[in-house]
Amino acid sequence: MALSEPFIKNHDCADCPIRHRAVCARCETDELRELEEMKFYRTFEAGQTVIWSGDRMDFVASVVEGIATLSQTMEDGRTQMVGLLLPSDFVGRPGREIAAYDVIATTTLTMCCFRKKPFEEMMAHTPHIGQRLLEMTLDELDAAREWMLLLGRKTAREKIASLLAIIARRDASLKLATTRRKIVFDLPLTREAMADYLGLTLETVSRQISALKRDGVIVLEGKRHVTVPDFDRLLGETGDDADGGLPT
Amino acid sequence: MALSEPFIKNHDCADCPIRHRAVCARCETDELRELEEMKFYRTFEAGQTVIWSGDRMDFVASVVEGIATLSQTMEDGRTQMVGLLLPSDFVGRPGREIAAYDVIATTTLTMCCFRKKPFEEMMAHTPHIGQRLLEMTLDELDAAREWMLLLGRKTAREKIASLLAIIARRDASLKLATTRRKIVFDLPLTREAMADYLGLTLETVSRQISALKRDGVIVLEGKRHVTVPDFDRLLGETGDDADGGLPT
DNA sequence: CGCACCGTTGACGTTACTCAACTAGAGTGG
DNA sequence: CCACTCTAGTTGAGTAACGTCAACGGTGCG
Repeated sequence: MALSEPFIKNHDCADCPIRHRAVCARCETDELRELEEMKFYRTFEAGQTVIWSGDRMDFVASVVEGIATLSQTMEDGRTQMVGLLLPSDFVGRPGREIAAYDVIATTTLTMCCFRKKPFEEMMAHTPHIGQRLLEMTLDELDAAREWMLLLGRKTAREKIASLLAIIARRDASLKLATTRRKIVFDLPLTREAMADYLGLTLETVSRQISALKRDGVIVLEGKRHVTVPDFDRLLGETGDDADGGLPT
Repeated sequence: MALSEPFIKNHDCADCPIRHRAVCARCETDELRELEEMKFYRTFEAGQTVIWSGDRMDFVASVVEGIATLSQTMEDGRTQMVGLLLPSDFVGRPGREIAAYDVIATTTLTMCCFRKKPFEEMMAHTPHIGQRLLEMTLDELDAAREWMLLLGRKTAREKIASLLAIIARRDASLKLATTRRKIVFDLPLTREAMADYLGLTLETVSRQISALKRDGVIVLEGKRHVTVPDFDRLLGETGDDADGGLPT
C-alpha cells in the first residue's frame, strides 16, 4: 500500500469547503475550535482501501474532497456497493469498534478524521453534533431506501438512467448550475463500480450505456465524459415519476 | 376504511412491552411522565393503510404490537418494500411534514403516537430521545445495507433463505429461545409481501419455498407454519458467512 | 353456493448473466 | 519511434434464472 502523504496541512475550519454540510455544520465557534484541535487530515490515492470490513476502526471522519465507496463482499466474491461517499459525508459509526464495510477511495480522497474516543466524548456534551449526525443519518436512510427500490424493481436500463441522473444532479448542485439546459459531467466510477452500485454485471452496464447512447439519451466522448442533451428525457428513462422520485 | 377503535386505553409506560427498546428507552422517569401525557394509542387492522406516501403526517409513533411494512410504489405499480416495522420500531421522521412511504399494517397493529410538533419540541430539550433515535436510525441503516446486498446480489433461493433466517432469528430473540434446537414460527407475510420484500414475483417466492421444502431445509404445515429442523443448514443457504452476515 | 383471496404449479418468454474475443488508450522500456 | 503489456471498456453468442401468463386448488365467508 502506497504511503499516503504524512504531511497534510489541515484546512482552517472557517475555510472548509464542507463547513456547513458536514457533521460539524451546526457547531458554534467554540465547538469548532474544540474540533479543530482534535482533527487530523488523511489522504488516499484513487483505488486505495481506506478500511477493510472487519478491521478495527479507531477513528471517524468526514469526506472533505473526493469520492469513496462503501461496499460489502460475499465469500464467493459477489460485491454490492451500499454507499457512495461524497464530500461532507460521514464515515464510521460512533459506538462501533469494527468496520462493517469496505471503504475504498475512488478518486484522490481527503478526509477530516477524529479519533473515535475523543469524538464520542465530545458528542456526549455537544448536542449539535448528535443532532446533525441524526439528520445526516436519516438522509442516508432515505437514500438507501430509494436505492432499494432501484435494486429490487428497476430494469437494467432504468438503473443506469437513475445512476446517471443522480450523478448529473449532484454535479449540477455542486456547480450551482443550469439544470435546465444540457448537462455535462464525467463519470467518477468505472463500469465495474457502476455494476456494483446497481447490482448488475459490468457487461450489462456497458451494453445499457451503449443503448442509451444509441438512442440519443446521452452523448459520450471517450468512456467517461457524458453529455445529457435533455435531462427530462433522461428522467423519463429512470422509471421514477416526473420529479425524479426523491423522497419529499 | 374501517373505523379503528376510538377507545384504546394507553399502556402505562412502566408496563410497556417496548419500554427499553423504543425511542423512549433512555428516558428517565420524569421524561417518561412528559411523554406519557402526550402519547395516544392507535390501532389498525391487518391490511389497513396507516399512511399513504405523500400524505401529510402530523404524528410520529412507535410500533407497540404487530407488524407493518414500509414500501414504495412506482407509477406502473411495481412496489418494493423498504422497511419491515416490528415492535419498538419508530415511524415518521422528525422535521418531515409529508410521508415518504406507504405504511401498511400487516397484522393487527398498535402504535404509540405523538403529535409531531410537541414531540419535536420535547426532543429539543431531551437529549436522551435524540440519542436513542440516532442509535435506532444507525441500526436501520445497517439493516438497509444488508438488505441492499440481498436485493442486488443474492439469488432467489438465497433471498428466501435469508428472509426465513431473519424471521426465525427475530422470533427466537423474542421468545428468548433455544436458538440451538429446531425453530418453529409462523410467517407474518403473504407470498406477495415476501416478494415485495425480496424484489421477486410471488410465483418465484412460492417456487423457492417449495424447493426449500422439497430439499428438507424447511418443513411446512399449511402455508404459513414453518419448522426449521437445522438452522445452520438454513444459514448455509443464505449465502452469508457462517455468523449470518450481520454487521459486526 | 358462489366468490374472493391466497397459494401452487406449469409452459413459455425475456432479461440479464457467463464466457469469450476483441478494441482503445496509457504507460513502459528498448 | 515501435513493440509490449495492462487496464478499461465493448460486443457477440449461448444460457440460466427469473418473470409472465394462465390454470387450478384450498379455505373462509356472506
